[in-house]
Amino acid sequence: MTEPVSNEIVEQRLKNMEALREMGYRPFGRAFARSGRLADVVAAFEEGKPVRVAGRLTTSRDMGKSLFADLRDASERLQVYAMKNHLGEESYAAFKRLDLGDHIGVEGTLFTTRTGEKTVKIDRWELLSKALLPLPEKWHGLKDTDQRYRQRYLDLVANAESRQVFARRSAIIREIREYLCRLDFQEVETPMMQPQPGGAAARPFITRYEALDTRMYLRIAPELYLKRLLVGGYDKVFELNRNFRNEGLSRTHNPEFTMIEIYEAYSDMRGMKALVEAMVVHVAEKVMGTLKVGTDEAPINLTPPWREVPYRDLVKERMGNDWFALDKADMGRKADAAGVHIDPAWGEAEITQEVYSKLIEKTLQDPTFVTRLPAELVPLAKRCEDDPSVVDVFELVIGGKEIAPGYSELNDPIEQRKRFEAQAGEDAQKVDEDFLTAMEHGMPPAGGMGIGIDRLVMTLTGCDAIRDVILFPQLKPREG
RNA sequence: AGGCCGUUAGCUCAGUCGGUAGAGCACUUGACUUUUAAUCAAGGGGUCCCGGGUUCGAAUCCCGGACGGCCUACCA
Repeated sequence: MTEPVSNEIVEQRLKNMEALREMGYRPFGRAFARSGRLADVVAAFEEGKPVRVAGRLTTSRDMGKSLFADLRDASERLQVYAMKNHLGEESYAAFKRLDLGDHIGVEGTLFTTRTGEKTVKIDRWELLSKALLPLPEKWHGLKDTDQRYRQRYLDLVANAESRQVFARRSAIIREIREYLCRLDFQEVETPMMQPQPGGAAARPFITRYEALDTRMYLRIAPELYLKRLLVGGYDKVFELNRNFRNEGLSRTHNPEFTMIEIYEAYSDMRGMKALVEAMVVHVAEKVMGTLKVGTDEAPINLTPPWREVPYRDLVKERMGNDWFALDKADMGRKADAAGVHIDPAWGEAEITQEVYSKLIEKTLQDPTFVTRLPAELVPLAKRCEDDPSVVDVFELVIGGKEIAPGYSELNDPIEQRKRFEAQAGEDAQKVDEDFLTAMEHGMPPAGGMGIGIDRLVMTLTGCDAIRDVILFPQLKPREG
């Protein structure tokens, strides 16, 4: 036991365990058949009905010859009542040796107390698991953020809000799956270990496959494999799973994060736009019961239709109509005056991008589709027919955060090669020949989209840190 | 990587001007047969994050370090 818990408390619990053992109780019991979860038992309440329930002891109110205690399981809290005359001397004495945090199984009958609380009067009980360490304090909960993440089980025991966030995360993911499956999308799994990472520009994690004596990468995106499936005849496909990016930690970044990518053949960016809007609205209504989400300080209204605005119009809105007529030096001066730090080596596109991400993106609170992004930022999308300097994509921003990019996917292998090469520069390794070969066999035109699930969960549940929506977020390892 | 803030009992937190280390919950003992943060009485529990310095005297002031949080930077 490495926990810094005082000896007094642990020794007392060990003593209680031994006392119970001597009274014939197994400290770590076996399966216990329940009538149902506590919530089911409460829902089907009938005065005098016999029930079998199990849970963790969370509080007790001892009144000498009888005591009330609360049991808790994943579903609910339920009060149990132990009476000396009813249980018998020995069983009652043993019950008093229980510690908060112990799991017990109870056989008893349902009744209602004077104050109207549904309660199980204990006929018999058994010890299912002894807790040797104490749980966090019962009504302030556990606040130490580091401990909440490192010992998430304590956070989950102590903090109902935390349990609710993860229940909602699960529900959000389930609703997304069901929504897409109803539309005949097929879920697939593609490699997480890839000989060549692609589909995004990010530093990958590197690992080694000993059997083949070869270097492998944890995927930064599934995109290039899903597009191979489009070549292979899939027309509605999605993958919902983890990506890995070898980057820093922040309020909105975890090195492994959950992403859904969705592709639909013969569709385009507009099809994806309609899909994501309808799907997010559906999920919010199902899981949150409302389209007004976010926090009190930063409310978000998801009511459709969502705003759509070209990237350049947003920039002009903020920086003036003449922005794109300015030369590099004037742009730099104007950006600097607006408080955006500019690297002198940057061109117009980079300055504009910096202005967008520093000044504009965070102001887009309600859902906004930012469209017609500069082509050099997006190597995997089709160009707009009326203006080849921009691509036919959207960037969905909600609550000031990028939630989902959507593309009219590039399906021209010759242009794809050029765009890869332009992006790769000297680093020829970045060109995925195997993917280009697939595309040369003919990839249908398609709409594609990725949604950052963690960020979507943050947006819907009103959490402002990605760590609050990931059960075991990445942390700096502790020294032993 | 830089700036700011924090670290005191198992948990949540006070601690004044530098003068014997505190509360609630949890724990122990006792009273109590319908309680609800049960109540009442008594008790045990401390490397005040670590190391150094100033001082008659440091949880408190100074220096260095560790750990954490927030912001900035990095980040498709």
